[in-house]
Amino acid sequence: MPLRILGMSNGADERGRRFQPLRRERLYESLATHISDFIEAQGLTPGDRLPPERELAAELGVSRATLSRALAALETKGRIEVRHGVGALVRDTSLAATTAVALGLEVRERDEVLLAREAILAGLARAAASNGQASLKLALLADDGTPRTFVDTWRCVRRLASSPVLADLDDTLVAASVTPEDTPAMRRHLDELATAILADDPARAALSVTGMLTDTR
Amino acid sequence: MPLRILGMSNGADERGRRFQPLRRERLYESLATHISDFIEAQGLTPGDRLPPERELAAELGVSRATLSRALAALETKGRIEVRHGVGALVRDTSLAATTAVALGLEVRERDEVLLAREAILAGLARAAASNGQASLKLALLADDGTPRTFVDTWRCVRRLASSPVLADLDDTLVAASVTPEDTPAMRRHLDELATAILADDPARAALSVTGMLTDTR
DNA sequence: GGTTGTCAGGTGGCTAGTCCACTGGCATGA
DNA sequence: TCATGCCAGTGGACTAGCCACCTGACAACC
Repeated sequence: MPLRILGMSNGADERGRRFQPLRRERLYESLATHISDFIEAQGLTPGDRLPPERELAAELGVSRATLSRALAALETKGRIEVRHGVGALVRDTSLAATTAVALGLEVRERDEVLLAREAILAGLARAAASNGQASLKLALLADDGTPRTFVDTWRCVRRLASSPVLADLDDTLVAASVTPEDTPAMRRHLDELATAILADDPARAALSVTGMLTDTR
Repeated sequence: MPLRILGMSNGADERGRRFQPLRRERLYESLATHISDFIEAQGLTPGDRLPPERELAAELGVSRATLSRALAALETKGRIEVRHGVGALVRDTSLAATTAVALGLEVRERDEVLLAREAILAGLARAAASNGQASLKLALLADDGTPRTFVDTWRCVRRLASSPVLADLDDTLVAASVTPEDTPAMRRHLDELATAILADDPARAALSVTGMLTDTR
């Protein structure tokens, strides 16, 4: 291993270097970050259009080719969608949407996705039953006596569970499936779930999720 | 929440269109796929180098700029790593490695990741108990009477569950955590799991996972 | 009035050619 | 022998230009 630096007083690392190799970021990478920040800063929402390439390139002081690479990277990341003859459109940038695409979930069997989501929901239910504060759990009960819907219930449960990782995974799978219908069977499941969580019973909460998504079809 | 359901039974969709807009693939996207396939076909392993850009561009019949966009996309996907003055190097392409980075799991709390993984494993356990064929389940039993290790057991369970989605999610979380130690408590969990699966008891199998990862710490 | 066809202008897609910056190996010479 | 310096090969980035595509306005037609 040839040494490249001469005077080696004190700060050298195990390979005899005093300096880090100065990881150089390529222009298109910085650009991608910059544009992503721009989208954020401007509060652009899905569907909004970025300025035309020529204009954007001039404004950023780079060539169209470089900008194009940056846009390709952003498109690969799912941050934008570039349409020929139209422009670069901001996309839904939630972890859910992007990861679902990355995982190629859209080609998988529907039922399998539902099964996976059930597992995630069971985990959320368990966490909600064991972690949540009693006062927050009351949100599971509807105000006027009518039962909570599927979406409402799980929004509550997710808040109670306070587990970003599980929530993210759930988002991922949501993007690859559809919201279940509000059938009587579903309502029974949701009631059982709410009861179990209010009773601080994690095992029962998790169990109540079984078949919630897969039975109703 | 945009739904992206594929099969549209017979007629027009919600916007009155009978045909999808015919998603046109750009050259750089096809190129990226093509190169990725090339890596696969050639059996290139992490560290191997792709041909030089000029050479590759000529061989593929595209300009360097376009090839460059494709390489940028592949780099964004984590398939390759491009180094100035060196070339394009093949990277570790496992779903686990790439998705974990994409999810930014490394910054999350360890315990939370473990909790999430438990939920996934519970789902796998449940699927294994209800789906697997009896003959395959025998693999859960060690040949010489010694207990299966954590890794062995779950490899079996994953095969039994035959749920690529859950397996992928598990891989994702594995990459963000560590393999648990082989403690007595762990062995009890694994025994209970194997017993439940052999008894075709999904609920018990799922339950047996509770605390498998989180109790031992 | 409503429908249809046309077309211009704006947009991204892609190419070719050129020069710059970086890396690594090798010939050189102390 | 070995440190030095050079240089061929590599990717990075730019410029200039043409092509393909999409949209919307508007004319032409029922």
